Amino acid sequence: MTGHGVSRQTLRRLPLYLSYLKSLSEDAPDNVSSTGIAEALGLNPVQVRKDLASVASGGRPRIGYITRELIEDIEAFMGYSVMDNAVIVGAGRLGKAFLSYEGFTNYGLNILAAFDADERVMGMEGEKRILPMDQLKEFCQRMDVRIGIITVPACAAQQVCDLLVDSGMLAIWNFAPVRLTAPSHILVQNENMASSLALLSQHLAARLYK
Amino acid sequence: MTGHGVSRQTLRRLPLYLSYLKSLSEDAPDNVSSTGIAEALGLNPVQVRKDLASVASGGRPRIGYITRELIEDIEAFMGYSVMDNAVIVGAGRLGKAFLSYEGFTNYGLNILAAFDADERVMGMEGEKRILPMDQLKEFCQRMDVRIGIITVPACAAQQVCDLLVDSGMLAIWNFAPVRLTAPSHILVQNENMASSLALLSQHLAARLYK
DNA sequence: TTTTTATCGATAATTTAATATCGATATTCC
DNA sequence: GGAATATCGATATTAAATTATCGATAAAAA
Repeated sequence: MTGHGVSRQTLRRLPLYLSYLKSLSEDAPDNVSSTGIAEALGLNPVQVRKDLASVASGGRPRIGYITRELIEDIEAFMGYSVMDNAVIVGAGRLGKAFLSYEGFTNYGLNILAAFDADERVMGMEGEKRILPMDQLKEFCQRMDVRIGIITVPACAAQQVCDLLVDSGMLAIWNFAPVRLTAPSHILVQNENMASSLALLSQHLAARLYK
Repeated sequence: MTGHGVSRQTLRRLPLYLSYLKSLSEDAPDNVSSTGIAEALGLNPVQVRKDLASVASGGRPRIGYITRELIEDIEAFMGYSVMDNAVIVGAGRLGKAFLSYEGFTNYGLNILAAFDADERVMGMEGEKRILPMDQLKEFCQRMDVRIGIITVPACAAQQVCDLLVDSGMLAIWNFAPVRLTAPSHILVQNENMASSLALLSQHLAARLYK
């Protein structure tokens, strides 16, 4: 369980529900059942009900949930109404891709700028600026940034992490393929591409060579 | 458990062990203990031993594991010696970033080319080519591609998925924020950025507003 | 040589997550 | 109005994953 009486796994599924609910067209019926959601997302209906019970105001027998209310409840719970400011460190390809990707704002993430050690990449990327590292701390404090996104090579990641912590971050989203260490009150979320790849290639090996 | 007597979670941790083991410097002792690994990666030592027991040839009391042998065992198990060919569909920012990212080859993934529906993006990205969609199927069959990476917008993802399945893919790595449906023998691995973000923002909300 | 210690591997206990079952209820159909 | 049905929510069960315990053992120390 996390602090809110919602399990980690449930929390991971909430965005799935949200995106499914939002994808329902305007002229769909304005209610939706746990069975329907489960079927669309490949989940177990009981699991869906349990997840929803912990964040939404409740469904009704024979009717299910009112789609609009359900969306509002999930969004309210996840705090998508509040925008969290974030910065990217590492303006390589991945960093730049994130910097100009609009989609994060749908999830309450407002990426303000990127920082990099390499002078040559300074400037604009789309609407947003790429700044030198020595401005990071002051920028984050001035703009009240609490989320740092790390897209530097593995060898530089821990150093960047330390700097981000020192600059006041409370959560760090790490795309470098290393495990970072940080004080316990900081959440370090490792986006583990290699782990996913392991599952993929294992599946492939099982398919092809057995 | 997966087909190989190794749990899904274990499989996800193996790349972590591998990258840690490889990060040990040349002049480090040539053995390593489960305790040491666990400490470095923030895991439980029993868990580490259990994971390793299922893929490696075994450690010795008081000594631990021989680092070099352990690396070999894990790599052998994960099949990193074999390169799997892959293509990207969607040559937007994320797609291009992947296309020119060298790091995937370390994990046995060989990205050959990208495909896109937009004529204007055709051409080269670094060493690799961006080709029109109508060449996808023929290319995949000719080059024996078995992994498809989807980096198109959500609305196009299912259509692309169907096309990839039809082109002979056995595993699909999906970065679009939708749940894809595919025949049961195809592995669809959803890289769920929104899920990770949910954890981040939840942590932040808990920190800031409680 | 004997004792101590770090370590593994096996088994047991615990925790967490997923699924099944079932009674209650609101709507629809007869 | 009464029966049938789809649905929820609660509770119970099962499964999976993690963590704890403990005996065995090989190296190091005494």
